[in-house]
Amino acid sequence: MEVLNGKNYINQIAIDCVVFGYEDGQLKILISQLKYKGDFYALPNGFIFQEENTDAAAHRILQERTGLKDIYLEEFKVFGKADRNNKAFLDKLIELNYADTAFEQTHNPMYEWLSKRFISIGYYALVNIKAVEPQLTEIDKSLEWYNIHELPPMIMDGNEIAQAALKTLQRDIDEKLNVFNLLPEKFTMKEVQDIYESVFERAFVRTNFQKKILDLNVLERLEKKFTGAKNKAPYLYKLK
Amino acid sequence: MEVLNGKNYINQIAIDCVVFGYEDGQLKILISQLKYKGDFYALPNGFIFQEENTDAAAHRILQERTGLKDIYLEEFKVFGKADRNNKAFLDKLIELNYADTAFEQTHNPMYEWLSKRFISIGYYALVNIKAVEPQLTEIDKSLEWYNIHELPPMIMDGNEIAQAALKTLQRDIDEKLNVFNLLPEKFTMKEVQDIYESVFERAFVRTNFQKKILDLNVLERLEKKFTGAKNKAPYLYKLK
DNA sequence: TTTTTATTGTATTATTTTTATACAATAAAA
DNA sequence: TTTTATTGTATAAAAATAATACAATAAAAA
Repeated sequence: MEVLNGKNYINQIAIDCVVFGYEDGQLKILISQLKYKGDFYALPNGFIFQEENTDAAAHRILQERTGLKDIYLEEFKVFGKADRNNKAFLDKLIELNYADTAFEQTHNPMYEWLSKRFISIGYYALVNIKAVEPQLTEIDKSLEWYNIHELPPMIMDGNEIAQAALKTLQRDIDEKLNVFNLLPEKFTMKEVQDIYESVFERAFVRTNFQKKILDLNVLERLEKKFTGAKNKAPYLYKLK
Repeated sequence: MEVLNGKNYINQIAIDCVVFGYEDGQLKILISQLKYKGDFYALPNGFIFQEENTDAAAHRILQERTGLKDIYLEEFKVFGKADRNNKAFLDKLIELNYADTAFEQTHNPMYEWLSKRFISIGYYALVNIKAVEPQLTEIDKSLEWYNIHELPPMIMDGNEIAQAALKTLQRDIDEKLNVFNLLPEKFTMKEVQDIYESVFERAFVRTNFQKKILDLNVLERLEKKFTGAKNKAPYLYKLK
């Protein structure tokens, strides 16, 4: 039984999470920058305990990073290429950070564990960005939100995973009605539309979009939201 | 590195395949009955070699069982419950088949390997049933087609996997236009409709169904098919 | 106080898609 | 030649989607 930091994980399986949030009219995802020299960016990821459901592992990984317990999660795709491993990333990290310390790769159990071929299970999450308090792990320099259409180059196949998640969200959004997980309890119709426009990278006709969403019959209309703007105040809505 | 029959597989990961075929107006899937006492039924499954893409592993597993090289395959869901293992099945098999031979479970490497917690990657395949020549492995009594709506109880979560595959096919069929993989090169419109009706478990209005499929503009009309029935002969079609 | 500006909410019309219905064509047996 | 069961296509009805019009309104400016 292989071990990482004394934990009893399943070997060669990882979980990668694409956490979507919405802020300032933009759809964003959560990405960490590692604290090592070399500008390494990565999706929130982790491994699965021997006695843990894969879904539970994804929830645990995200709770550690976001502080949130009840996150909306969907498993969406397996990334299983034979050459999918951390070797290139680890070697570059070592070269840039431990060049002078004669880092022992060959018999380092951590290096051996991490550099194996990994199959990753991709999950996407939809969160209320305001409720998230990004938590740095011991290897993070930062954990921040990046516009889905302006992502930094990530280690491994992180960018490919993010794109696949977005594609899945496009497929799911109308069927699963899961947009509302990206919003606070009360929200305006414009906010819903902004998210749709980011997800599909196209504009929707406002009047028809409003009709479509209201005709779903899942929203309850609340009070108006006065922002101080010199125009008609929009209504707030919440999920029924 | 754990080993099964001398092969270098990744531990604790399996692939389960739901192979759809169409025959006699019915949608069917391929299921093996194991040659041991106890009526054990199972989906075609297997493991992933260390240096093999997961998709390639699924193709290999299915080529061994069907003889087909270029199978239409889609990865659709991960089955990852923590209690997902073969123990109950293996113990029952041993009880029914090796009760008198004092089977050594504790130090049997095969038993140890197989009885661990397994995460399975579910794939569904669409095949031309006529092109398949089911191949028995050394543990199969039979490998046969079962109507998707009349499946025998399978070991592990085989039935759950089959149902999830059907649900995915319902979601995919119009978007991916993959029905035609279930048919021979030339087919009639009624055959396409039969498949749709099995997949969705409901009837479609013949005239509108025909229009919908033809309007996809992916079919080429060929000669008529004379079956000897005393009615108008339908046209054959093939994919453009 | 009135006007102006930038929205928002709703209604209406136009268009497209989907569904229902009608009916002629036809292969082979009666 | 008639009958039967099915097929192919056309058309009408209904529903869903998209385009357009317009009144309502919050707050600043005149």
